[in-house]
Amino acid sequence: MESLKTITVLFRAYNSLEKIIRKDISQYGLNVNEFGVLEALFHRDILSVKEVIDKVLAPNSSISYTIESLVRKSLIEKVQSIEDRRVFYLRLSKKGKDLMNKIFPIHKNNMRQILDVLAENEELILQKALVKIGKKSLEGIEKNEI
Amino acid sequence: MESLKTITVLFRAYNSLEKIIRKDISQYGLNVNEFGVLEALFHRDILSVKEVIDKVLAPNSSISYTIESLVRKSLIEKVQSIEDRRVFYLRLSKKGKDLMNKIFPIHKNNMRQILDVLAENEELILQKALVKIGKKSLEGIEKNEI
DNA sequence: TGATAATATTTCGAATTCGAAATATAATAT
DNA sequence: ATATTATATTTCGAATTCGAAATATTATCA
Repeated sequence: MESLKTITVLFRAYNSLEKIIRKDISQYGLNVNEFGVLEALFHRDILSVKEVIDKVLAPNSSISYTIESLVRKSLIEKVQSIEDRRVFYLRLSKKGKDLMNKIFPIHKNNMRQILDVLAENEELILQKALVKIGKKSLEGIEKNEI
Repeated sequence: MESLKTITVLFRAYNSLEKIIRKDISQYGLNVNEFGVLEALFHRDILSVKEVIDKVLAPNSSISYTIESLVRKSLIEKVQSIEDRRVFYLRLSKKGKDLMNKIFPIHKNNMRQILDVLAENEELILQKALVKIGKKSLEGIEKNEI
């Protein structure tokens, strides 16, 4: 392959999905990063700030801001680790859990409706390919950090 | 399929790619939207503001700002259409062309290096799948606009 | 024709995002 | 044990981004 069409269509797909999600969740006063953090916690229960950053892949300063905002809204709770006091753990509050229990199924439905334009094996291949690209890019980022 | 893993990996792939591109081009004082606009013009020669917006899929207010910035840097030229004076046409300036001739091959190389983790037919399937998802999402956006 | 609707683009203020530097704490090495 | 390095997180100011409303112009329709 020679062209960058893949990059182009990836960016377009991302941007249009992001637009939909943004719209979906703005009704609940959330932005995309906030939703991303909530979603990560919804699935994993407890995560450190760093783990969240690694999941969402946004800069730490941005996530720091997002977390602060979620704490202000009482959607998550933040507790300093006792073993390693550099670390702060995050989890959904009751309010956050309730919100996600309400929002997530709708969100999931919206997303699945879009993803269902793909045949099952097509979606599987897509996943694998995206994982490969994600990994390879991360390698690149880490190499340059040195 | 039932889960949203596809969305997750798509977002991760996007974010890590975006990080690399951001780093790549920040050396030239460009941000991702600016590069996106330049790239669109690099390939299509002349585009109206609206056409650029439709390509990049960012909100018009953001692109308006980006365009202003590129004009200030003398990387693009902006001319009002004579037939329809609502329309403004954009094209690369000499300086913009020179810059892109210098940057783009490097960028392309970096991106291709990542994409080459994929087998050719894998990449083709990926492209097709992403196009489908992009289209389906756009439909959703347009429907809700009504 | 004149009013109204549609389209292209910009302006606005507020919110978010960025990278770099700062802080806090822990791990390692001397 | 102290200095140094590594890791986790926050702070900071500047730049970007957002959506909504405003502006400019054209198309449509009564």
